[in-house]
Amino acid sequence: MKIRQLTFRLLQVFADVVRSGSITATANRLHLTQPTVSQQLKRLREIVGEPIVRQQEGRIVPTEVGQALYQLSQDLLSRADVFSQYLEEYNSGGRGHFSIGLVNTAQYVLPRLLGPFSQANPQVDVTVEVGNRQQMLNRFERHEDDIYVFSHPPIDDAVLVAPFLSNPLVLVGPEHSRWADVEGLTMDDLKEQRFLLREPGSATRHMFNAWLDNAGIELRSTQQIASNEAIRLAVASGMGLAVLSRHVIADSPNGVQELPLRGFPLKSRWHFVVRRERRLPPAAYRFLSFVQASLAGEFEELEGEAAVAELLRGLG
Amino acid sequence: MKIRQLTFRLLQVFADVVRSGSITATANRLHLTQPTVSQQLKRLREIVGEPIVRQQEGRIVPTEVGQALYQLSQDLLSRADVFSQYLEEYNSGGRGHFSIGLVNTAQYVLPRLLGPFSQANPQVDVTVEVGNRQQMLNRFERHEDDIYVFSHPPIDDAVLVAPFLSNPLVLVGPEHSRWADVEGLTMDDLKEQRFLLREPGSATRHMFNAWLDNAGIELRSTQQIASNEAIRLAVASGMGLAVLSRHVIADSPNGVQELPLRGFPLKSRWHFVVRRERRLPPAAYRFLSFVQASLAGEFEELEGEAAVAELLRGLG
DNA sequence: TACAGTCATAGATAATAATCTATGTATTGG
DNA sequence: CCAATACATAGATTATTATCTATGACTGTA
Repeated sequence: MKIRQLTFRLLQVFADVVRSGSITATANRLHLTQPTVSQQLKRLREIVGEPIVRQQEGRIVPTEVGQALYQLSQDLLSRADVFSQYLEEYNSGGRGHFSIGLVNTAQYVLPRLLGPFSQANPQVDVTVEVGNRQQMLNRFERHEDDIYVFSHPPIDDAVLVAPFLSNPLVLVGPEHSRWADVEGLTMDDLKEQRFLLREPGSATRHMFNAWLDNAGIELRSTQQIASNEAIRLAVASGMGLAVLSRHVIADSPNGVQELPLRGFPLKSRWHFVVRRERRLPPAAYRFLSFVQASLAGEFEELEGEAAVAELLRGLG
Repeated sequence: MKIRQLTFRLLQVFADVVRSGSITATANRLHLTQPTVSQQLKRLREIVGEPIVRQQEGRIVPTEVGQALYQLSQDLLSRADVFSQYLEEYNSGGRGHFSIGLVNTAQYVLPRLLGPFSQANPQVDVTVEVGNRQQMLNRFERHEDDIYVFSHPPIDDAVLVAPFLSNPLVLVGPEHSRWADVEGLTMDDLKEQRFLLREPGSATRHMFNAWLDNAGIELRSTQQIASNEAIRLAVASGMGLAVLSRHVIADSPNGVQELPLRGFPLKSRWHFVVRRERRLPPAAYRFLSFVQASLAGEFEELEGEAAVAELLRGLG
């Protein structure tokens, strides 16, 4: 069998002839002329190297080889069809895979979006990468993920950015802290306290530092701790105070509480970051649409919703 | 997906690229130039409507859609390959189907050929049609079977005939018949007996009649019975004598025996009959070859072997 | 036997595909 | 940054395919 010249079109035509038992009928159904169909059959016969149909009592019936070929055709065509359906699902974003890279702190928020999305789209397989800001920047440089979430997005022309969710940074102290009910608490009151901080690259630390600089304050005592969770525990055990995303303590505020420092919370936002030139997998696109709807709905983040809408428009 | 333009060639090329991870390598392996392979991939991408490969660290890797397409390709190609193997088997005659039409009496002989053939070719499926001469002639006219076995073949130019096995017609009487040991028994001695005969169309009857005419003998008493088996039983129960193929009584001579009538056995032969224009299924061809070998071997019918060889040559 | 259907073949044409050479463009490894 | 390697694109040519119209051959029925 000369498989190189075999086309699905020929198999389609052949299968239809077998089904209808008539060349003319098939020609009409496929909007072809009768000789065209005859020709196709002839060509298929040449490819197979054997007669595949014969005439019997006015009908076209497959030969023994033709029957085997018919089964093959049905099989192949239906498999191709399954693939076609897969393609459609893939293109709708209802199926497939994408990966999203999160800066550490974002892992406290994103599950609230990813969870419902995964529920609604069980065929979509999401890879979540988590790391500190520097690690995420590296992944970003290497184009390793489809979507990134940064608090302070990298500056890059080839990138679309959408600030989608507010990320208020708050001062956190131990539960029943003596400052908990102080009205008009200022940084001056806390200068002597030890502050527990994330590593220098961290956006949270950067914002806090900028605020301190701006206010002309220098901290007396600081300690660097690499994870938000570790900081929360340290604060709870009275090792010091910290500035953290409110999301970090919102989930399970065991042992810590937000302190009402004047000028706080510091305003910041989470940003979706996608590369302009990268053709986003449809599933990722669908996720962003899903987020957009959620922001308009339960999150009541209308600015965020508009920003995501804008980003999607930029990709469309 | 534009399935109409999809060819197996494209899938082959694509699959090879995925395997090798390199367009150039595939080009070399398939004896094409690099741009040709690039073009094929491009065309396939257009057919699918999605990117199917991308470059990553110098290698060509399939996209998500490409992976699904690769699986599809492997699947489809291997199925086509299975069909290809089937075709080869079919063409060798080692697989497939044919039908053979037997005149009643022949069913006593043919199993001795068909049995071993089926054992040796379990994938070949044989349909055996049995009927009296007239019924077989009708099937023959309607081209309903691939091979026929007649004692007296129909005269037809469009036909190849091979007398392959002798079919001696013998006089049969009841066991312990009073004529069993008569030396030089002649028809004159039997004129008064009742003869049990097959229907007028039957070749056996025809031969016997011709012999009687030739000898100028007229039978006093005859009775027509439609089956050889019924005749045998009737003879055994003393209802009369009969002329039958020796094969009919060879298998299980219960109650009857051959009588040594002078001039007997009448010589006749079984003939294979095939239509010249009919392309014989390879399995049928293989059967005839098998018969040829058997005749040369255990049957020791050298003339028959030569006749079958001649017939096969006529078909080749 | 004539007619109506059905299929095959011939001949023509336009579209598509396969394939090459030459050249441009990235990428990767020194 | 250079050189080597690999891929993409352009342009051209040839082969193949898809398709039509016109016509011939066959088959079964009125």
